Amino acid sequence: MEEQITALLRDRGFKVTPQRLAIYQVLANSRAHPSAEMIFSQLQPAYPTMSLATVYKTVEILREIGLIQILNTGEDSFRYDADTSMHSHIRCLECGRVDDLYDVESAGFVKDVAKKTPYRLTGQQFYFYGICPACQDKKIN
Amino acid sequence: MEEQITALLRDRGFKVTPQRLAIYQVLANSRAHPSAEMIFSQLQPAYPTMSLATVYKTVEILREIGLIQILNTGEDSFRYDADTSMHSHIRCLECGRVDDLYDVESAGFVKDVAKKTPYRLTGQQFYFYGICPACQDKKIN
DNA sequence: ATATACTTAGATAACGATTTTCCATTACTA
DNA sequence: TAGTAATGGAAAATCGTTATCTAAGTATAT
Repeated sequence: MEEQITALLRDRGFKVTPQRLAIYQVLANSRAHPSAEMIFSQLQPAYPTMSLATVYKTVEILREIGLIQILNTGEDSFRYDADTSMHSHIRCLECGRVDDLYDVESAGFVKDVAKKTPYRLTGQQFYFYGICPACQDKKIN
Repeated sequence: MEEQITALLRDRGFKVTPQRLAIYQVLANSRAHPSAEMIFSQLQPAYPTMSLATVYKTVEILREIGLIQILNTGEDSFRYDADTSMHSHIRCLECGRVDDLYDVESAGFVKDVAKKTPYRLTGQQFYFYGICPACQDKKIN
């Protein structure tokens, strides 16, 4: 996996640096869809000199080479996802956590849109909103 | 129509002002999903003293009383839509215009998600991205 | 109509996420 | 290994949005 990102960066003319590898590792090992701030905090112990600007510059590069996707769930900040496969997301309006939605059937919906819109379709994002199980329990108590 | 918003504002304890009516009229008479800046510019001639702050305060009130919905298509700014019925949106990655997608079948998709997620669903937003017909033509030339 | 009480509009400053700038440092190439 | 172009980090800038403050407006009771 490490070799893949190394090769990808080099092929696209980007230099391979420890910071870039570290930021990608954080995303690749997380299901929490971290924001820039979260990535920054998580790397703080191991990379105390790294700045937020580096995080932002790096995620933009990672997106450009197709290793991650950028989510905009309507919060004040973006979130980053190393899983670039087509899948939907759901955000808890109570605690803000963002989860993946796998195994839901959207292909028919997308196909219908592609057929009916005069646009040339290049992508889509589906965001759901609700209350997560943990927050539902909290409310009862 | 004017009476409806007047009554709605008053019922909810908001005062009825010319600015609020004007901002709602702009949204009700547009299919372009204007941003705050666009609303502001459009009203500039008729309301030269109105400030952007008033636009933001007003759209928040309009959303609160259910007259408009707020869209986050992934641009740098929000867009506002006086059509609060459930429908998807598509944005041109070239020129930035945002169009409605009516008559597409999403009910099955939503139902499938509701069944499979442990969240209690409260809403969803579907955004499509692509190249609009006008920009497709531009590219050929 | 007029006074009163309360809300609002507008100007301005504040805010916070993101982006840019600049330069010392680093990664790659010959 | 030296040279060169790209990068990381610190700080400042940017920009959409929000909060603050006060004069002016709206609604209600006279």
